[in-house]
Amino acid sequence: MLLKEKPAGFHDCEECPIRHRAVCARCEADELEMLEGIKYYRSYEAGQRIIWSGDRMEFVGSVVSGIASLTQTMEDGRTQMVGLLLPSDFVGRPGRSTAAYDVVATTDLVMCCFRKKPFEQMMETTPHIAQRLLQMTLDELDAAREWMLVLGRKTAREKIASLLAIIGRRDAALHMARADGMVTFDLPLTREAMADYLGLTLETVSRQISALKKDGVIQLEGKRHVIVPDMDRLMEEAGDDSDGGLLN
Amino acid sequence: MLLKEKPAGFHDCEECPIRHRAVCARCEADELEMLEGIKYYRSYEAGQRIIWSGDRMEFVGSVVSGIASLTQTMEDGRTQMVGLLLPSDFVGRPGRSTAAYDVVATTDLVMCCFRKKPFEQMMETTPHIAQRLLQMTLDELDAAREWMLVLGRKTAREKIASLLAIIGRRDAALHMARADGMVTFDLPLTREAMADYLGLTLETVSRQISALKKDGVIQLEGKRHVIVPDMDRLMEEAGDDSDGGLLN
DNA sequence: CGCAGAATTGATACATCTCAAGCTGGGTGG
DNA sequence: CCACCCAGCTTGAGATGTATCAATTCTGCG
Repeated sequence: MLLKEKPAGFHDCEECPIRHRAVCARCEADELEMLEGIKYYRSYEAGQRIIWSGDRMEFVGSVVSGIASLTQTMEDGRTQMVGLLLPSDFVGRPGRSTAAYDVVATTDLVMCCFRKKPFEQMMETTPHIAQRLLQMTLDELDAAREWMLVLGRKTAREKIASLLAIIGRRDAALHMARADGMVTFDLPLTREAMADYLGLTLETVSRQISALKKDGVIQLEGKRHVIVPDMDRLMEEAGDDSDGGLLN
Repeated sequence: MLLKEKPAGFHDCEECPIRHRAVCARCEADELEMLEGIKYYRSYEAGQRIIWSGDRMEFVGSVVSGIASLTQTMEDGRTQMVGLLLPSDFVGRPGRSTAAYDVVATTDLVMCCFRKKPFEQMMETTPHIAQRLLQMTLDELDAAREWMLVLGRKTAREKIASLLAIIGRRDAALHMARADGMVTFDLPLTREAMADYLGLTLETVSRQISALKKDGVIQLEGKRHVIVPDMDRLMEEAGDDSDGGLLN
């Protein structure tokens, strides 16, 4: 593809912000060195398509910063988001030559890409990589199954609450919840993207957000900034038991 | 090897019907021998619960014969099937101590169980097992994501057609399609189980099956035996492009 | 200022759910 | 051997949640 200037800042794996959570998390210094030999960084702008379903994949890689979405599209244009890729999430499938989904940058985004062939060879010889990838894939499988319950059985209101709860929980873990128990975050998705994730229309998403706001479950500052006064209340609205639902 | 009494029929991995597709597919003779040391067989009757969500898991294993389902349940009783386990499919998650889903035998079923601790140790030392498990997990992840599209965006009619297409395709691959291109199979699921899989009510399932029958897309012999005169027609009804949709 | 994309809100249509009443086929006990 | 029974299934009628179509309003930005 086009050649781009390399983003200044990270080339050294040791200082990488996702060093301890990405596919390379378990690697030793010497293994990292080998990875450095086959990696390169690439930047994408919000809205830009990273991979087209059916395309030949020449790389696999990790999201370093920003958010991307994994979507499937039917012939008539109906689309379903099947995954949300956050920093440290892995993109691509070793052993498969063509992409199964569209990958789109939702925000500006930086990827750490590995050339596919050498990466696959390293997987054979470096158990640490395969082990970590297995772990990550199992986590994604759990998340996908959790989402199947959301898509198949929850009401529109519960779907919205579930999405907000997931984003909120992640942000709470990151920023540390505030003393008063309030959780605060920016929605990284447009209403339309939320609709595609939840299997709804954007109008229904908008209505349900308004309803949750009217009922005091959430507060809004602008269109995108969400304040959750009571996380437990939100979880209740999501239909999850208060113990956390997802994993354990 | 210790000697143990074993169910008649299979004890020898070499003759196992799922030998080349299960988690042990890539193992060499010596690796199989180690597996034989930590494995045991267990039978379940149709309807029997194999694992309860939240239970401590003392084993992982493979479905040898029969069909099981993976389901999630909300507090108020709504349930969503999140996976259908066919022969050779793997049950359980190495590295996690408690089960995340209910596992129920849909038909009479035989499992090849591995004691969890020793199996996890073998995974560390035997790359062939971890590699195969990664491959299988990636396949399951793809299947789960395919199903997210079904749950989120397809109509009831398309959902039914999708389910029949999946079962039909699998059976066609197994029995070899008949010369005239007809595909024939028994539904391994009740209407209610189908509803739980598709995120519908059993009444809607029943109605849509009747509709597909009236429109000549399928024929029924009794309640469970399905005849598909034209697989391409069924795939069209499912909303998949004719090229196969799922994987490649 | 004014435009364009994003979001909200309203009115109506429609797919699916819900509740309810029968049907069917295979097994059981009298 | 028949009558009954029961789980699984089908069908109907009406209620309801979400989609659809359409009109504004908001927000940021050239």
